[in-house]
Amino acid sequence: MYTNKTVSVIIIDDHPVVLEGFVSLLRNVEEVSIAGCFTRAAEGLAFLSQHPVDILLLDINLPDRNGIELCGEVRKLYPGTRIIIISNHNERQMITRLLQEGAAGYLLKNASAAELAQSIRDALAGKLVLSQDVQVILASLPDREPEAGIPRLTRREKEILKMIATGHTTAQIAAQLFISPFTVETHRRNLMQKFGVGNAPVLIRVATELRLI
Amino acid sequence: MYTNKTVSVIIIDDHPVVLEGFVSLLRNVEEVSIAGCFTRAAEGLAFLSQHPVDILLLDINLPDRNGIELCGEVRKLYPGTRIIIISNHNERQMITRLLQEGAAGYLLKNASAAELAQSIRDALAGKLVLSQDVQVILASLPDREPEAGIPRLTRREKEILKMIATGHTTAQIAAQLFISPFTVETHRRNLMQKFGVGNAPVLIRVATELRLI
DNA sequence: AAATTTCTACCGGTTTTCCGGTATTTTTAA
DNA sequence: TTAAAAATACCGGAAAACCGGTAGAAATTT
Repeated sequence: MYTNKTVSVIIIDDHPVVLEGFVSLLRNVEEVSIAGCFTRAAEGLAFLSQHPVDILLLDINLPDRNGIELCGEVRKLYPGTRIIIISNHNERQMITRLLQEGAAGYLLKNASAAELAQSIRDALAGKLVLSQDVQVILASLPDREPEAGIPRLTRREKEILKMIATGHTTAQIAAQLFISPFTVETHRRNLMQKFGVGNAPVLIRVATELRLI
Repeated sequence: MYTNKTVSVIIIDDHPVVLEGFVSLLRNVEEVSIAGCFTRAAEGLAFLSQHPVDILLLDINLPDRNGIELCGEVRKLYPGTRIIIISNHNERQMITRLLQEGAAGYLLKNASAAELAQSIRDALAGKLVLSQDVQVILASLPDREPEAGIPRLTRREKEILKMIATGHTTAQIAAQLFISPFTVETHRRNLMQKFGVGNAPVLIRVATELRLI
């Protein structure tokens, strides 16, 4: 399949210097031709609608779109495009989430240059691509009950989570949302339970680290 | 040597792909010779102790050291080295803090390749280097009273901050540090005051966002 | 040596959170 | 149209946090 033909790759990452880095890295991989580099999801999508590409290197943190959603969307719109995630997030939850979303690989930005280059080559061969660190993470906890994943929060929970993070007390939240303080407390407890933490400060730290706030 | 005008540069950034990007970018700047690339603060410091360099491109988020402290330390140890910060943090506080710490420039990673290259050239000329976005940020709020900056925390405060962030209660912290709960509470209050926040969840969010935890 | 900062410690009182429950209504998905 | 999920609400009691103080000892800096 990939024998005779060069493989087209586009990269979406909001850091130009990272784009530059990948372009430089991929110069050493002859089969690859870089069809485009984009710092915004919208630009990348626009390009995709015009030109089919074989591989999409996708950063999760984009200025204009959530990388998780974007991954699923691209997957649906262009099933022929293999998506490889380039991310800083080394949380197991994030990785599995993206893979569920249809990503063909997950690389950490702190992977070595050699490793990244090799990963791209592996991707060309159709392999599932995971950088070393990622493999270690996935291998570590066999997905027991500890942290099942990034908790799925309801609309209300997200709302209340943000208000906690900005310093509102239960009473204040209740007043602002026109609901009973008891209700807020219930949500608060559910939040802590979902995150598997014991008090609000940890809840907020974890949520902040997961960029859920 | 060949020419006295060659300027030696080293780069410390925990993302190899970013290093690669800078190397690639700086290939176009003839006066520059890259003396080394490091993904850890310790490696960079080791190199510096052996070879004087003219410019240090320094990422704030390092695996083994806090970039802010590192900046100050390098500044003190090697006054001849100009330090240019390469960061993702676009908070005014962070920028001013680093500049106070002796940085000769502050660039955002999302700056364009052209802008980065030009910035390096400016740095060679001895200018204070700030990327476009950074200039806008600094120009925006003339440093009113709102948030003076990133609070300077004492050793004890950092320690307690981390323990709060990991779910320890005042009593637990006191027991672990062999000090009185009253003392812990005092530190806790001082922390909140320094950050200008009213409760622990916000404290932890802000500290997390500023990567102080 | 003097000044400043940091760390330490205490008190009383108020507010808020946390935990153990239970339980109905509304919305959403199968 | 049923399940299931989400949102709502309540209670009491214990634990923890927050506030406004004050203040001495120890370390650091000047």
